[in-house]
Amino acid sequence: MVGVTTQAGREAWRTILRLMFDGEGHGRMPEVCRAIGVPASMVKTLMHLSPDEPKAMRDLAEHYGCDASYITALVDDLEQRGFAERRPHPSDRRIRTVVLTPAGAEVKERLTEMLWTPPPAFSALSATEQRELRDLLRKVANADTVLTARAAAGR
Amino acid sequence: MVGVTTQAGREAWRTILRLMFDGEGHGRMPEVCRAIGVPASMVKTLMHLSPDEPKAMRDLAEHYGCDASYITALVDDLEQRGFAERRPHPSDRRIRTVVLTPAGAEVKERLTEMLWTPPPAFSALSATEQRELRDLLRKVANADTVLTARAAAGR
DNA sequence: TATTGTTATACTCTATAACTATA
DNA sequence: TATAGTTATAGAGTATAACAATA
Repeated sequence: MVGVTTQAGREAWRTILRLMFDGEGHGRMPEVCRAIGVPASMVKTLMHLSPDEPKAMRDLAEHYGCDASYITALVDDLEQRGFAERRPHPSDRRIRTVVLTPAGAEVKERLTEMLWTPPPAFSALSATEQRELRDLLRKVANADTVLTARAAAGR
Repeated sequence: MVGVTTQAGREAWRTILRLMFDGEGHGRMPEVCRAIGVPASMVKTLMHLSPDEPKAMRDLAEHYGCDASYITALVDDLEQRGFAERRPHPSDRRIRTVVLTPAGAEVKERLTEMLWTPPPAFSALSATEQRELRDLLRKVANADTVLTARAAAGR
């Protein structure tokens, strides 16, 4: 870690929150839910699953900080809609993993497209500025990944 | 509006989402709720109220895109905790407005401090970079405010 | 007649507790 | 004995419908 967070850094973060909670980003999640016809919890779960990387149900519960029984209900719902499947773990028969079906992967594709489309206001920046913004944010996010992993390991 | 959203702009937005939902920002709201002892819905409402600018309940419902009856329940809860008060509207007696009490303002102060503190990863940027990031984000957020207002007016 | 807010009610989301199977 | 997941149940959170008061 090279320095400290300045007042400008605080304002930058606050502006991100403003974009997410007051601005156009605010209605994004409900809008996506209505378009796809699934609850927000399912959207978040779909975004963390993939067709070829099985995720243990326990890991999902840990990631969302919720009870395991809720993951059971969520995955039941995903299975009923044909978006995901439970698979046995190759070596530990207590563990059940979850993967997306082709239909689930397809709906995740649509979700991703909608969520990752920036608010129109991004076009107020020139192409150069958009690159600068990307680079600065990347630097923060990469540091965040390191710090989060370190915190998780030290726990 | 001066231009279009580039691929870099898309990546910038995606990185913001990553910070908010995968990174340190992810656990922020639950953490704040536990610290203050109030549900997330109340945190959001407190952040939109003030001691001296009365807000009509109808406006709260519109802002959150929820039913008016839910605002009634929320404000009931805020009043029972001594954080807010209903006040009559000066000219329209159908309308009830809401203001924060001193206790509510104090808890909002604590909430704000916690929410507006950036993730530690911001310190990976130099002071100059933090200023650059702030300026770029401001530009986006200001454009967003204009566009959101325009969209609301055109409705 | 249309709008603001409340009440009563029902539905959805999420957690707790008790249980089964495997390690 | 400890861990992964399920079931049954209870508690928040949020919406719908019917209603009272005011415009």
